[in-house]
Amino acid sequence: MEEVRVRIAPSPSGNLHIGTARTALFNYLFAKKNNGKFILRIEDTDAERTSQEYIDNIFDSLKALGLNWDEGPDVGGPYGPYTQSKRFDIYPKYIQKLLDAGYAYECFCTPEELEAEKAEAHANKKPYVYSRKCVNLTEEEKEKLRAEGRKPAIRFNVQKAQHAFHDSSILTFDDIVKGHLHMDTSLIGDFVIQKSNGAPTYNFAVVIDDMLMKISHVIRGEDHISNTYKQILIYEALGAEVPKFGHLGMILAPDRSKLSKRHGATAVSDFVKEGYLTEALINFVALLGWSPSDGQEIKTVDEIAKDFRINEISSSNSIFEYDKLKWMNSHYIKMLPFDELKKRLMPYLEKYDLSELTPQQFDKMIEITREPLVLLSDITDAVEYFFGEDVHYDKKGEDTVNTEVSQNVLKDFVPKAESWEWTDENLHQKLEQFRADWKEKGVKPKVTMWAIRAAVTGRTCGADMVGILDVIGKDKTLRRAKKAIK
RNA sequence: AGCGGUAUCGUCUAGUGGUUAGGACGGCAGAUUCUCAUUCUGCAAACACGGGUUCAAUUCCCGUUACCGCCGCCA
Repeated sequence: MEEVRVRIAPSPSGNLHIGTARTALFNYLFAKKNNGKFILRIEDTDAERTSQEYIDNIFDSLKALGLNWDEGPDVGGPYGPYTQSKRFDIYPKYIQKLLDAGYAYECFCTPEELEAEKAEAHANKKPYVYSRKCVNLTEEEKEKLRAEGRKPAIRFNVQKAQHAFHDSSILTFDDIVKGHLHMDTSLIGDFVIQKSNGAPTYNFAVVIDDMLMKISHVIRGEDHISNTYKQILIYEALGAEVPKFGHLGMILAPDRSKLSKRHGATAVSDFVKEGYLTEALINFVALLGWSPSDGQEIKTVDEIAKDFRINEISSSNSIFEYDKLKWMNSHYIKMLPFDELKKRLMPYLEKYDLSELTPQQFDKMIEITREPLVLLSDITDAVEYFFGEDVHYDKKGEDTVNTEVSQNVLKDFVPKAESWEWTDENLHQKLEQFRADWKEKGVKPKVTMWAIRAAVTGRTCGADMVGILDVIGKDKTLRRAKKAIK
């Protein structure tokens, strides 16, 4: 069997989209599973929309997700260059080949003429297909048009190619995820393969690049199905081997529309900024269409690769459920080794003066606050009360600290606490005793603790109370408690 | 409009010509805890509809509906 070579070919007109990441993942998995090569190619034929910033973002995001490529713009490879704009001198030769064989022709139609055709089709409620006005232009006519200053685009002669290689106008192929697919090519207009400015169009450049890079399987979103028929015809007209195709369902937002910023993050880098772990992101996105044979959903990319069978991917669209991603993220945060967690939390702690705490206190703070984290960024709010002298009350905290019972508890707490030895173990004991004492007076343990918690942290909920007191320290605890007493 | 694709709990999905249709997230309830959360236990929740084929259909076929996609000198 020939070598498996797959590619991801993002267009750098934006940051790496989570949907592109999933397509990249499935390509990567397929390559891994089959000992093949995973290739990155940047499709930047549209210079207007391309920027280096986006290219860097694509590189960084893919790397962060662990989707390392074997060949690409930065690492090179035997079939470079891997950036489309650097391949512009390659395409004309193949355009000429098609022209010579009669599978392509020059089209002098102006944008206005084309626009008129489209408008007419639209008015008649007919699907728009190019009129083929320019197929049979004579040399004289072409010369005349050229003399007028018109620059021709090159169109592909769909019907000529179809009939040269197939018995009817129906073109079929076996999609490795969707199965047998077919299309009546008489409904496909002669499409442009080279723009009048000389640049190749997407459908053409993709074929040439995939052909030259010896891509064996093209795995991409199902929005490309209609392009596939066009591309197959180009391969055939060029006498090239047609790769296998596989089309994945799309990722939809919860309202079934296209996933866009208004639903939340869409770029991998935005998810990361919001505090998602790339491990969770890639695991989550794998579960959109793929399911583990052992029912164990939490898996690394390598583990998934072992269990991956492309033909078992669900071919339907799937909705991007942020809730499940969040659950998975919290799961991955829980599994993170302590030092790694600390490292990843640092960016979200920048607003605080970390020198207020000793390294021991800092570690303890993280230990007692890590449990409820859903996003790494949740740490910012979770540790707020460890810093600064004064307490910042939230609504419930303020209400709680001002109740009569709280005030009484605090008036009892301050003098007692002053004599406490401020160690973790002792605090645990003392607080337990303190709760018990108040329970005898008819105050529920949680009410007792609420008073202290509210006075010291400004809130009614948060981390383990013993730990909080330990980290905040005796002096600050007492100062805050005293201040809370009216 | 045309063409193509898809259809199992709200969501991601497993699965089968005869199953109590399974799991996960979310939801609800309970237990634990100094609070929130975590954790644990339990509960509710699905085969889109209509025709066939068959002893039997969620499963196979056809149609309908719904949804998604495509119809660019964008990629």
